Amino acid sequence: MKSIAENTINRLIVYKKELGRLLKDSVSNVYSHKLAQLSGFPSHLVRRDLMNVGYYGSPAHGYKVNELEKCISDFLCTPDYVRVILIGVGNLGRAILDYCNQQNPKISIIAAFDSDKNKVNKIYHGIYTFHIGSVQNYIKENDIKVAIITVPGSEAQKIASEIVESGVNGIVNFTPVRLQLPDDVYIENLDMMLGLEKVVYFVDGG
Amino acid sequence: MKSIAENTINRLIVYKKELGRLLKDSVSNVYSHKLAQLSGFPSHLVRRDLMNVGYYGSPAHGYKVNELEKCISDFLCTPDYVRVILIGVGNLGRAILDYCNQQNPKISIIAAFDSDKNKVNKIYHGIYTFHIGSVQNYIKENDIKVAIITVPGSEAQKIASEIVESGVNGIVNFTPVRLQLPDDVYIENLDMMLGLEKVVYFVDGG
DNA sequence: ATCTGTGAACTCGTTCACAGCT
DNA sequence: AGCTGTGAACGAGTTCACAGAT
Repeated sequence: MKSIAENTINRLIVYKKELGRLLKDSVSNVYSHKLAQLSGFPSHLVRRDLMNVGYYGSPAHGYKVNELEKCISDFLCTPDYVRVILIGVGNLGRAILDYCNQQNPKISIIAAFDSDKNKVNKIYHGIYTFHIGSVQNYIKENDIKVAIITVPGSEAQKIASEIVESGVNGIVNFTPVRLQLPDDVYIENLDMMLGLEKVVYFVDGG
Repeated sequence: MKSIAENTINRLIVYKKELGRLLKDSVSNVYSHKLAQLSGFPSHLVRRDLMNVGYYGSPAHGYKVNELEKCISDFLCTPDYVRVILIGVGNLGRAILDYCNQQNPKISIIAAFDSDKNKVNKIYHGIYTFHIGSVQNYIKENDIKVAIITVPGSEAQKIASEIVESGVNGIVNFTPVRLQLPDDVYIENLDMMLGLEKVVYFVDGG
């Protein structure tokens, strides 16, 4: 495991996104202060983070946008194309199918799964939906490593255990359940209610 | 501002949720190890966190589930009823309307807003949708402090500025845009793509 | 003059280890 | 024996401040 802090990774992903935006606007150079303003982090953190990825700018012109974007992408090891599956084609699942296809072209949701007969064999936002019963074979045959779980909480643990058993070792968990899985499985919990509660806390306290 | 770390708040919210689940199952006492296992954090962190909120258990019986749940809720200052609005009734917005209504009864989305004439005056998952043009008045008249933004990225900054001007000081931002707002506005960025990219990174690197 | 790069200091969250209690 | 509570040690992330470069 790389010895880079999780927070650093978060910021790098944000930088990458902002750099992509600058690229679109044909901006060729950027200073740490500008990148800091765009991403919302202090400029000295930006410089420190870029030290970590090993990219060096010049005092005169700052950083070259295209080179830096490439460098961060490489650092994040984003391969050319990562294939991800989504499990649970409810409201949230469909929203994510829609959302993700508009974003990062290097990460694609290539299949969806659900237990509802009415959804199986249908296409949502361009993604084919299979029956949940076939998910384990699908993972093995296609060597899937990352899955998004948007099933009801009551089913989350069972499905998570199954897909991990089949080879998945990275999960984006949108359910409110804390999944019990082996330590070598990376879990990103994105419980939306938790985010909302946090905001309520900090607004209240401020 | 309270001098409690953001991570601690995150964990407390998770504890609270797990305690609520234990309450439903009529479990009356819980040890730090058990709570640790359920929430996925080490037990000594659990104990340290509970020190922060000022709740004390007994070596013999651990913590009383109902008391501890109450204590954490009080600490998080969750008032009886927090009213939140949602802006942008697209796929994601509707999914959140659906999702949140099933969860925490103390935090309610009481209104939705959209610019699409076809959505205005409609009810989604029990929430009435108003035209975006009326959002500023609505915030002032109902003293809204927290908003969820699920509009397209291109509109996010404009709307965020408007609602902050009207009195909102806490935002759950589901768009990929980094909002530029005064420092006293608390922003929780929940860009789903970022979560996915993080998982891809850690899976790849592991 | 202004920006980058970085050693060093510092802060603070986490972990350790053990005393105290039942 | 096994739990909680906590002072103390630890360590990692962040900030500071300035040397170096253009």
